[in-house]
Amino acid sequence: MLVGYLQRAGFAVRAAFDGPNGLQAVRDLDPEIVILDLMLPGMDGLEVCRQIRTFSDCYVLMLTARAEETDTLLGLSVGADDYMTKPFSPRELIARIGALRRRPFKSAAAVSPQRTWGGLSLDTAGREVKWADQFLDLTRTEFDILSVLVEEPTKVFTREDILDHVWGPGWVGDSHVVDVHIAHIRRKLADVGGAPDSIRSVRGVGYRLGDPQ
Amino acid sequence: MLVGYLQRAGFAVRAAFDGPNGLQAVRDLDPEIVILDLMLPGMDGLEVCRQIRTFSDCYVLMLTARAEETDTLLGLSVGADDYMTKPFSPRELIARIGALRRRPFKSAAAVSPQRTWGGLSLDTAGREVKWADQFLDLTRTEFDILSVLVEEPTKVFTREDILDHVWGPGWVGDSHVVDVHIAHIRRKLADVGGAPDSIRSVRGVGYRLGDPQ
DNA sequence: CCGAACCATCAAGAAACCATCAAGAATGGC
DNA sequence: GCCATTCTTGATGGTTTCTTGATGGTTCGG
Repeated sequence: MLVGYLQRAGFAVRAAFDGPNGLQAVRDLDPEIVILDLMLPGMDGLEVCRQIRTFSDCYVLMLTARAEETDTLLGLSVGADDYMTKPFSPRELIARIGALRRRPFKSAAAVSPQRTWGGLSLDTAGREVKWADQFLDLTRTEFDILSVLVEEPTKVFTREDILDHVWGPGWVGDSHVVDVHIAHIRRKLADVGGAPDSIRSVRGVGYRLGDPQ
Repeated sequence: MLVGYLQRAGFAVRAAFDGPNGLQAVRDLDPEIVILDLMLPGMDGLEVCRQIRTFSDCYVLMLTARAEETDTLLGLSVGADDYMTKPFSPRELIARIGALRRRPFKSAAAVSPQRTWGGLSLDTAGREVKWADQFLDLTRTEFDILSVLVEEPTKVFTREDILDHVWGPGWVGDSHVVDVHIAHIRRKLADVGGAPDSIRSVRGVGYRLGDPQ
C-alpha cells in the first residue's frame, strides 16, 4: 500500500519484507530515505536502525503501531530522524518525507562552528575552549581575547587591536589590562598541558598565536 | 481572547462558537486557516475537521485542552495540519500560524515533534516537557525559554537573544526577567531530579544547556 | 655592560554579575 | 467581576571578574 502511495508521489521505491533483506537493500541502493516498521519479522526494527546507522547517514523514518512513549524515545535514540504512529494518512507520510528532506540540519544543526589552531579549538557559539580534549574554563574577556587571536592565527595583534575588538572602540583605560588577561589564559592553558608558546609575545608590538606543531 | 491577538497580529478574523456555525463560516469565507477547538458545543471538533476536509484544503490547527496522545493522533488522522495544547502563549500561536503558511507540504510533522537533549525532551506541539520520564509543569514563558535553548543546545544565548525569541523584538523592560524564569525552570528541574547544570549560566554572556552526560 | 623600555606576575580594591526572595501588577479562567 | 496563576520589578547578598598599581625579570640599543 505504501509503495503505491510513494510511487504516485514521485518517489523511486524499493520494498523489503524483513530486516536482513532491508539492510542489504540499504547497502546496495544507498537510498535517501528509509521507512522502517518497528515490527519486523526476523529482526527488530530498532536493531535494523542501529545497523543502518553504522554505515549510512540517510534519513530514517520509523513506523510504529503503538503510540507508547518508550517506543518513540527508543526510536530516536537509535538514530531515527522521525517516527509515525499508525494509523496515519498517506498525505501525512508524504508530508513528513518532504519535511525530512527539507531539513538541512539533522544532527549537524547541533554542531556549531569551530575554529581550531594547533591544539586549540574553540566553539564560538557555545563559548567553549579545548586544548586537545580538555576544556578550559575561561572568563568572558579571556574567551573574547582568544577568539580574536584565533580569528587570524598568524597575525600579530597590538594591544589596541585587542582592546578595540573586545572592549569596543570607546573604551578608555590602561592597555596593560590585556597583559593580565593574556597571563591568565596562559596559566589556564599550562594547567591542562598546553604548548608553552601557544600565545607568543611579540616584543614592542603585541600578541599572536604560536605556530601549530 | 484569541480573536484579539490574531487581529493585533494583522489577521482578518471570524469567530464561530459551535461546530455547525463554524463549518458554515468556512464554506462562506474560504479562509486560509481554521483554528479549531477540539471541545465544541454541538459537534465534536474531530467531526468538524473531517467535514472541512471534504470540501477544503485550508490549514487546520487544532486546539486541545489535554495533551493526551489519542487526541493528537486522531486530530492528525482526520486531516489537521498541526495542533497545540493549552495553555500556549499567543506568540507561540502566531509563530505556528506563520510556520503553517510557509510550509509547502502540510503536516504537523514538518515541525519535528520532539526535541531532546540529555535527559530533557520536549514536545513542541503539545508543549510538554519531560526530564527522563517525569513531566515538568512549566508555565508558558518557562516553556518558551526552554524551547529556545533546546533549539540549539550547545549555543550560548544572551538574555537579549532570549527576549527577542520569547517576548518578541519590540519588548522593553529589564532583561533580568530572564534570570527569574531560568531560576524557576531550574527549580522545577531539580524537583524531579534533573541534572544540576542542565541549564548553565555563562557569566557575562547568558545561558545555555549543559552537555548531556 | 648599563639603562631604558618592555613584559610577566602578584595582590587587592572596585565593579559587575548572578541567584534568590518577596511583593505588587497583569493576565486569563470562570 | 473575582480569583488564581503567572509575570515583572526591586532589593539583597555572595561570588566572580576586572582593573589598577607595584615589583622584578628580560630584552635591546647604545
